Amino acid sequence: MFHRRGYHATSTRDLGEALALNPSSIYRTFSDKHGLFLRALDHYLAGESVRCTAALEADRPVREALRDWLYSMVEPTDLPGCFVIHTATELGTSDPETRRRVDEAFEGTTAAIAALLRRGVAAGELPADLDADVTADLLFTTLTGLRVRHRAGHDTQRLRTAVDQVLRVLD
Amino acid sequence: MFHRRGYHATSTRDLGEALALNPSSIYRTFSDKHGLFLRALDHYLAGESVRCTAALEADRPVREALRDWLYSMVEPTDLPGCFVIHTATELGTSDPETRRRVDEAFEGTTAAIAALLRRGVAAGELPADLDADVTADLLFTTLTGLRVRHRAGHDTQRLRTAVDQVLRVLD
DNA sequence: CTAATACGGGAATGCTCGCTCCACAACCTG
DNA sequence: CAGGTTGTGGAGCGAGCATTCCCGTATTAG
Repeated sequence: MFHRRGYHATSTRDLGEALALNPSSIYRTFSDKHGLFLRALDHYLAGESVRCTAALEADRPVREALRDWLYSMVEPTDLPGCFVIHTATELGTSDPETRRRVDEAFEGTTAAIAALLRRGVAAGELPADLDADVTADLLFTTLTGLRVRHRAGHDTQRLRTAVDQVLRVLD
Repeated sequence: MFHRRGYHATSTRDLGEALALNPSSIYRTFSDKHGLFLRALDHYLAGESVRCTAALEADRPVREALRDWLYSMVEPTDLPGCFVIHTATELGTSDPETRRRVDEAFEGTTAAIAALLRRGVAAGELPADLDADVTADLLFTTLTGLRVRHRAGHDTQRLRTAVDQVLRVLD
């Protein structure tokens, strides 16, 4: 619910109904709304991290792995966009606990892409003079844009085309 | 305030204080909170549209115009990020009146970039086989990511590097 | 079996929300 | 100056917010 509607638009009553839990139980278990939000964010991050690792560390051609992973990010779904990005834009840099998680997630994803690119360079699949860090930073930036557009309801086919285009920087 | 804190986190009382206006005056003038929000969004869109037109239709080399415009998007400011993007992520596709404006803004920006690219191709500054629409779509996607990262407090120098990188697709 | 502990449910806390009512003042129009 | 219109200010409306209290019950430990 935090992912779909955002932090401020989600009330503790909504959460209670969805979890089939009474307010008192929620507060006993998660201390408060903010605590529950951080737990939800951590849960999301754990899942994304697993997906990301599985996709980018698989033993297959680097270009393919990257393309399919990016494609999977713009697949139609009933929960479009990225919870971390929504959090970053809604809460900005105001809440330190949230900010730490957002920063870590962004850094982690960029680092994972960079590692994949380095593997591609080492394997001779990518140009030897490719700057893995700078390129990863660009790919991450574009991915962020893709997920915002995904959230905004943009057509999957068009987003896939943007993926194809950005991957041309690997040539 | 809507830009900085988001729709739900901004109360009519906050708005009243900032505008030095009483609740009753606000409601008489803007009908309700949602109406005021739409007015604020329209005001922002008008300003951005002017900036965008000035930057992209100026009579100078296409690459330069594009680069400087993108650089200007990641300049340090006390109001980082893009109001439209924050709105798109916070309100998603749920509110039709908001959605229409967001869609128009996204389409308009993409079209402006495409027009600039076409000018570059026509002037021989860009490769003749460059697909203006597809490339504009990518540049817009990356710009969206840049502005999210700007909001998230990322370093301007790093964002500029991402700009430089993505502009390589013009070669 | 009993005592202690943990936990869920219902009701209610104080507060802030979006929003409205109404009386009054400022302002044009004649 | 009189009369109608327009906008302002203060007080307050019901509703919903995050949060807490308290009590009954299930669970566990000795």
